[in-house]
Amino acid sequence: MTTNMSSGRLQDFINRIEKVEDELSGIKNDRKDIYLELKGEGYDVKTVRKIVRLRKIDALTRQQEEELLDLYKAQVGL
Amino acid sequence: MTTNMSSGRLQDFINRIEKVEDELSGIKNDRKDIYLELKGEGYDVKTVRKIVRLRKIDALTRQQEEELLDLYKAQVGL
Amino acid sequence: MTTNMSSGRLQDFINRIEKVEDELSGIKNDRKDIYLELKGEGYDVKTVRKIVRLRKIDALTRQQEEELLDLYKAQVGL
Amino acid sequence: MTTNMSSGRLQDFINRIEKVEDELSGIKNDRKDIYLELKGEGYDVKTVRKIVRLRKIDALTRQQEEELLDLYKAQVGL
DNA sequence: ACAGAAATAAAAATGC
DNA sequence: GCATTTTTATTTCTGT
Repeated sequence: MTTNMSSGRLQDFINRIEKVEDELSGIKNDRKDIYLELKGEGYDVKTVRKIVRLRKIDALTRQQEEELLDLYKAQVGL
Repeated sequence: MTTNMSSGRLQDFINRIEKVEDELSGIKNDRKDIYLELKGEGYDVKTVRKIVRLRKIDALTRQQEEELLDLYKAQVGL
Repeated sequence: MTTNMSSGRLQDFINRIEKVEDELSGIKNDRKDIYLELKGEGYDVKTVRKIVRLRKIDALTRQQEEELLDLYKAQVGL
Repeated sequence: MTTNMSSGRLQDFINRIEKVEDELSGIKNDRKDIYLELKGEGYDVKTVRKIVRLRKIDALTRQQEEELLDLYKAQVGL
């Protein structure tokens, strides 16, 4: 008898998901380590977090501005 | 016998929540109407939505900048 | 020549949208406060949320039943 | 004169953080793609998410049991 | 350790 | 119905 193909397929998907989730937690640990390291050098973690957040918002702003520009261009037939 | 005070209390809370949720859907309808209205005057809804979003992000940026400044000030003892 | 009416018009729309969005966040804060308040009296927030949701579904069901009734009534000439 | 070392140091930390955050979003996209793929094959995303979560809890439980076993073993000199 | 705040993940709702 | 946005739930982090 052959194995049930459907369930093997699902199993595959779950394996792949769990693999990427392992990678995710590894990288999250890396980030945590960086914060610990800079804290160890006397930097204020809360402040650095806020700087990172602010830079992220700035990037988002730029992206949204570009999208708006694209909309305008589309409206004038460019 | 008096009524169960606890359950009456919970009932009160739920009434208050449902009241504000009614207000919420009313205001969401108002917003929807405004978009319909401007669409009726030939404006592109998608574009206007993006402008509103962009302005919101800008406001957020300013707020985050102020918070960062506050952190800096606190760090130099202001 | 007068100022460009279109852009003033758009500005008006955006002002109105932002006004209703401010109202939205105000009312959301009210709701949040109610949840904080009932939490402070020992109620479980998550559970109360579920109750509110269930009651909403019930209300919806009742409304649908009434609409169906109206439909049938119309079909039999009531 | 050389550049201010402190600020360069902070800049380094921020660069490293942003680098790992980029990696994070890349991998999150990978995960999203897997869910899209399994959805495309007819699986229910929400249910698969639940399974993944359950397996995570199971793994945690097993790990805790092993740790407890190790503790007992140490206590009896194994 | 625990309360409150912030980040992330998941679910639900909305618009096209 | 599909995809994007919004809301809710869970998890993580930080300061007391």
